[in-house]
Amino acid sequence: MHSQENNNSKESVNFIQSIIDRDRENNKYGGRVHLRFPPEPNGYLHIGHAKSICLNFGLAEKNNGLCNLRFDDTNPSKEDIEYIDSIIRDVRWLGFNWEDRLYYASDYFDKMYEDAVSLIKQGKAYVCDLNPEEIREYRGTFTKPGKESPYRNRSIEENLSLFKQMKDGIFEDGSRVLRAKIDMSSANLNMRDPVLYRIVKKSHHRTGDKWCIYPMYDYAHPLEDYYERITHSVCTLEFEDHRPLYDWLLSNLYSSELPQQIEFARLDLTNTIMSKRKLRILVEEGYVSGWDDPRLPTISGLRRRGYTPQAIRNFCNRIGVAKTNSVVDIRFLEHCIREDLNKNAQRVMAVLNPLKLIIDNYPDNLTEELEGENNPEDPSAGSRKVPFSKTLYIEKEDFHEDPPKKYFRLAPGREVRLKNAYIVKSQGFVRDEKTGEISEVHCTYDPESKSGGAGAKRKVKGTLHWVSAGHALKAEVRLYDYLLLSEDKKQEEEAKANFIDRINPNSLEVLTECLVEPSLANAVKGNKYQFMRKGYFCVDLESKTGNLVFNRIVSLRDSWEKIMKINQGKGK
RNA sequence: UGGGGUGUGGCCAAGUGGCAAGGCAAGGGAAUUUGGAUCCCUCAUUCGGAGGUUCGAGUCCUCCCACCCCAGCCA
Repeated sequence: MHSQENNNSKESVNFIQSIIDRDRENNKYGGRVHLRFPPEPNGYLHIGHAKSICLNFGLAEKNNGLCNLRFDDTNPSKEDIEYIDSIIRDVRWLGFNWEDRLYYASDYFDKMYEDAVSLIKQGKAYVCDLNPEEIREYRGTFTKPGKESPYRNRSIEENLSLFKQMKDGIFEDGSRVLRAKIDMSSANLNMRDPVLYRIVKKSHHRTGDKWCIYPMYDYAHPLEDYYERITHSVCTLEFEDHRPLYDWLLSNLYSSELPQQIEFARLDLTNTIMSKRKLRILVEEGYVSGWDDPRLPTISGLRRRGYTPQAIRNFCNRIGVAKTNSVVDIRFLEHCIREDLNKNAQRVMAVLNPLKLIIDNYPDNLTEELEGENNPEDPSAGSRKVPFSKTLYIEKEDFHEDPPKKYFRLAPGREVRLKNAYIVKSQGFVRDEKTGEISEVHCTYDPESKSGGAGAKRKVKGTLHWVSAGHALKAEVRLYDYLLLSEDKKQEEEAKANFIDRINPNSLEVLTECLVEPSLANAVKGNKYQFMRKGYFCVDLESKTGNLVFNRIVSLRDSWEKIMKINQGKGK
């Protein structure tokens, strides 16, 4: 399916694959490999989820196994159908296929209820009347063992009857819970008689008002896995402490082919926010325009920004899978999208900050249709015609009246090549009297230097992109930058707490006076281009013919910018 | 001074007793009609620390240190 990925040499096997290898050798699960991606539908997916999606579906594919998509919808007070739709869309967009295996935890509520009854009958679960505060007190602390609930030793019959009454809605929210009877003095707090079921009189997005008791994650998850015959239940590190409970429940209820939980480190990225809670704050308090704001690391944000599924998958497959808490440099993500788009994006010329360039010796009313290569990395992409005339626009930063050292662009008396066109020589410039800014540059062209022509061999230091004034299209360009400023190591603690203070005030710069070449007139939403010398851009979903809007996905690497920074550092 | 984890270059990450892969970032160079892409070179005498076992230790043992997670009727 994605066989051309991971082109970079012998990939090393991650520790989960090693476990699978070992299990297959031992014929555990009869050689079956079955995973699942189990999101709770209470928010939008982000690139951290993409790591998990790629891991689970990828492992299944690699091992000739299966991977289910399963909604862990055990808490109706936090979940919503809106999220289900977005999650399905995102996983599919990433390129994964669960075939007919789309499941919901809520589909298993009856079975789960029966399993709870079974535990009660074994004397391994009981109905507890303690209120939430009391349960917390009875639980003890890290260093002090808990106390047994006074309701711990009710008879099986009484428990059965009480649990049925819980189900039947006889009791109020929070008045009773079903608990596992394990060990109140366990060093692992999760084993101190954990709550299995709680009363929540809330209608569920799928089961409606059928239930007023809902299973807790710790109870539901191992059962969901078992019902679906999952072999390897991959989750994140914070559930490591829950594994003994996962195993306790399954071994008390079932006996063969029990799934095993394996934990790995979740993805964290520099210069952005990954926590669902914080993402929600950004969206709900209006720091960004929505869940699909191109600055967000949500899948929908990345999609709108112009990231491709291929690039995201490559990223996820290359960051590694381990148990070390780590923070991946966002520049690695950028590397992955550049790598993809360099190969696949059509080149086009767009001037973001236009400066008029007049070729004094070019015929007044002539328009030449010049040939432009669509993608030097892919000859099969062909070429297109680009109109050229006497009056052009170039990038403001491409002319300097007093050029710094190593500046290869246009300056008084200097020559540059106009991409796909002619070599021009600057002959002077006009300054706007009011603003003092340079308003137009005059030059002459060398007719012999036309690209592809016999006299084109002459070398000049720089090449500029340009558009023809009479043919160019106006466009809005949104320049996106990192959502968050880099962390100041010294104030790391503080920075983490106040992520709002780290929001990059320049994360979005809107340019409304941009000019793009006419071939973009009917650019389709979602299409990606390389604006030569500037970066990769994507047609935004708000774009219309006559009112083009582009998002900057990522800039090109820019070694001139680096030289400038170094110069500044040296005081030049 | 409870339990569970993790510590390999600026950031990820291989490594499972025999002389520290790879990628990103960084620096240098070649070439170049994108200061892009490409190509070449440089970048851990050392694996959290200290002891020990061994001919040999990132890998085994002991002790120590640092960081992360856990006291929701959230997942």
